[in-house]
Amino acid sequence: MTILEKYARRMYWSFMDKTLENLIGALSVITADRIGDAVSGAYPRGGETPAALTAIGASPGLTVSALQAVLRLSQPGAARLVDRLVADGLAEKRPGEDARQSLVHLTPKGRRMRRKILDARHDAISAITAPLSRKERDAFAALLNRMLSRYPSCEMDKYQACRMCDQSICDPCPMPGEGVRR
Amino acid sequence: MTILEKYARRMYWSFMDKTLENLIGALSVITADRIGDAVSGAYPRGGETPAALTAIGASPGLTVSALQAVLRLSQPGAARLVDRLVADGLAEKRPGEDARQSLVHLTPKGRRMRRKILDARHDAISAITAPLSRKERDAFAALLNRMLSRYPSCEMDKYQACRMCDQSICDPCPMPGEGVRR
DNA sequence: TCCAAATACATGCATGACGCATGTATTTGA
DNA sequence: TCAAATACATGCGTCATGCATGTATTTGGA
Repeated sequence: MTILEKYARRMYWSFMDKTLENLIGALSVITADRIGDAVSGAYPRGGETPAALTAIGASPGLTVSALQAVLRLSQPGAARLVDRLVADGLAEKRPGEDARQSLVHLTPKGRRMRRKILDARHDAISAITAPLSRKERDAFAALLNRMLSRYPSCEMDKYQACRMCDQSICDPCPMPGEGVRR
Repeated sequence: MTILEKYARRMYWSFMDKTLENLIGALSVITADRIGDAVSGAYPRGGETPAALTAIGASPGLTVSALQAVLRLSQPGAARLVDRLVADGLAEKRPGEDARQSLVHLTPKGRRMRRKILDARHDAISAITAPLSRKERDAFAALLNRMLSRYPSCEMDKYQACRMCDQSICDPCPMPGEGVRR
């Protein structure tokens, strides 16, 4: 192998290697499958409905419009999603100062369901991370922190990315944006 | 802080820290959103239809039953999914030796669409990994390799996890199971 | 002060991607 | 030889969603 070939090879691997992206894609498939299975066992509704429950719990009094943006739904999609939560006895709409708005809060039953969902999510993911040692966990978390802290995003991206998070855990949330989420 | 408290604190962080799981969950949300956006831009069908295209391309001649297992669908779900691909001109069914089977192959148009989908997926994920340095990429890939290589799984889990992968890239696929996928 | 535009939410209607129950054709095994 | 198993197809319903549109409230000029 000539020097030039070695150089070309190094450049190839520096700029063209797609392994990491492929692995992250596979991880994403695995986590989505496992979280989906676990969460639908806790609450038998699909789509963004479980994420709505966790997001509302993290930000009580969210308007339907805000929820729409966080969940990446259309406005009617968000309105009907809230209808489902209310029908299931998990959320309630309260009038806002602005009489056009509905402020969405969880009921006690909704808070219990949110906790079930978050625990199911955690258990599903920790089944995947189980093979890692303490040191590997730390290294992994550090890399993820760095990656997410530099994720090009506006404030809403942060809410969207964390819509399914247990926000009592991350300290602080690495996603860029203004300080603590509420 | 007493020695006992310090010990308790260390044990707490050793065994109870859920940060990594939370971060992986957030990453999973971000990647799912971005991949979904990018892929539906390339091929406007949802659910497992794009993954079917990539999986069939990686394993030409898959039966509908095999596809059903790979995609985690019901048997009618897989049958109708193949109908959609055929209707879109992306796949064709060929008779198997066993006259009950249909062997699914991609058409040339289907192969082009698969490439579009895989490229869109890669671009979506690399927008997330962009902040990492070469060294961080390597470290991240090594951790993912280790984690996935120890992921408790049967052979089918591997097919499921990699159903959306560009299988020309991973060398070798870290998922446990018998050697090279086909 | 009044009214048009903007905003927040609701609703009729349609669609796409599923699952369940069931049907048909083929193969297998005792 | 024939009942059971296997592979796939189809009728029917459901769930989550989007688009178009309607209604109620607020706001910002003229």
